[in-house]
Amino acid sequence: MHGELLPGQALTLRGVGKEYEMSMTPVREAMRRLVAEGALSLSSSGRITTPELSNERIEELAAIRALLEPELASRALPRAHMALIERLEAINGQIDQVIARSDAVGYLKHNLEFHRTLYLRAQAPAMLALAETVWLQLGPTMRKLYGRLRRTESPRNHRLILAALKAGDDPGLRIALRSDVTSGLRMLKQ
Amino acid sequence: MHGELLPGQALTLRGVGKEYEMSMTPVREAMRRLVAEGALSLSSSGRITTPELSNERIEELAAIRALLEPELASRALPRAHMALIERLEAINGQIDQVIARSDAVGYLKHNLEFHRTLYLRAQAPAMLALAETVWLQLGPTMRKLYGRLRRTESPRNHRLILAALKAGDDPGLRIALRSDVTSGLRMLKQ
DNA sequence: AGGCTGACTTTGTGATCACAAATAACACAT
DNA sequence: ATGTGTTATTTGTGATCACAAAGTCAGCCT
Repeated sequence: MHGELLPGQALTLRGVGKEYEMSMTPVREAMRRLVAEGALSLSSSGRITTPELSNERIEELAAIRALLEPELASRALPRAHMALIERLEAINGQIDQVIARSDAVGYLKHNLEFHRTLYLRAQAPAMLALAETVWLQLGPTMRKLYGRLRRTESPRNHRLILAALKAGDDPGLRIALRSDVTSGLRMLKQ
Repeated sequence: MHGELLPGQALTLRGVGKEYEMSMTPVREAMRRLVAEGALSLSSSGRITTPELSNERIEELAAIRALLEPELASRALPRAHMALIERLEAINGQIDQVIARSDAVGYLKHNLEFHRTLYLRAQAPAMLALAETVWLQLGPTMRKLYGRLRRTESPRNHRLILAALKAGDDPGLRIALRSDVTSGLRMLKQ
């Protein structure tokens, strides 16, 4: 999810087991789970790698984000008090820092933390779980694309989100989210 | 997904293994996967049961269906030729039959087949996978609620869907889907 | 009759093993 | 140097086992 792995990277049961000092069995269960969620892909011969997404698939996942996340934000809006907005602003500050040192993993981590912090207020755990499934699928690809994204854009969208939250502006919030979610992924087409 | 199991039903690794004539290991992997998808729930002590959904959770899952499925139908619309519509009408006929003999599992099975057949045309596998995840979570609960739903309603919504498909009416299609998806689940509130 | 304590059973967990398939490495011939 | 056939290694799969925790049930006491 945080882009620690690049697309197409191979993982082995024994290798991951050794890394985390456990036997193959729990690793297998975890990997099966991640494969089921689309976070890892299973080749026809059973080998496990991080997914290499086609452009169509990336666009589809972006469309799903554009469907789910404005809804989550909209449901969080009535419960978003000042304390939450301040937390989001703090996270945004951290995003500025990781951008300054062009830390891809840090960027993805804090960016998702921003979104998750907001969506947790929506009181919609199933919907949030679906969104996280999508993030998981996009992780390696976003890491690969990180170099390509213009880094000044994202904080601007986040500021629009915060402004809409403060104003209680539901339509504006939905638009800001759709834009934030879509803008990053639109880069790849070029 | 088809409501063969009722909510709260316990499943054991050894039991399912014996039923399908395999050892615990592959059963464990399958169950882990289903737990990850929300289709089964894992108690704090590790026991596995079908989920017993709260009313809030049911409403949330219905809201997700109402978000995803109109989108899937809308994407399928431009590719929905007469052959597809005839297949959907045939499935609808089967639904009438299972309703006549009040066969809950058959109803759920054919109803989902109707939806899946339409959505397959959307060429959006990730979105369809999310929808199926939601169906999986709702399966046992829908079975339990089956007795409560009025059975004449669903075919009517399906006919509205077919009419919108024939007319190429995208807004009408989306509304028909939202209504079909929501109407069944609204019963429980009473 | 109801609640509690004890023993017994069931259950999931993590580890290890044998096996077969697939991949990688290597040597050889052209 | 490149393609090819063979060997060696890696890898996932399914099975089985020991163990600890949780659940179940019987019997007893109040």
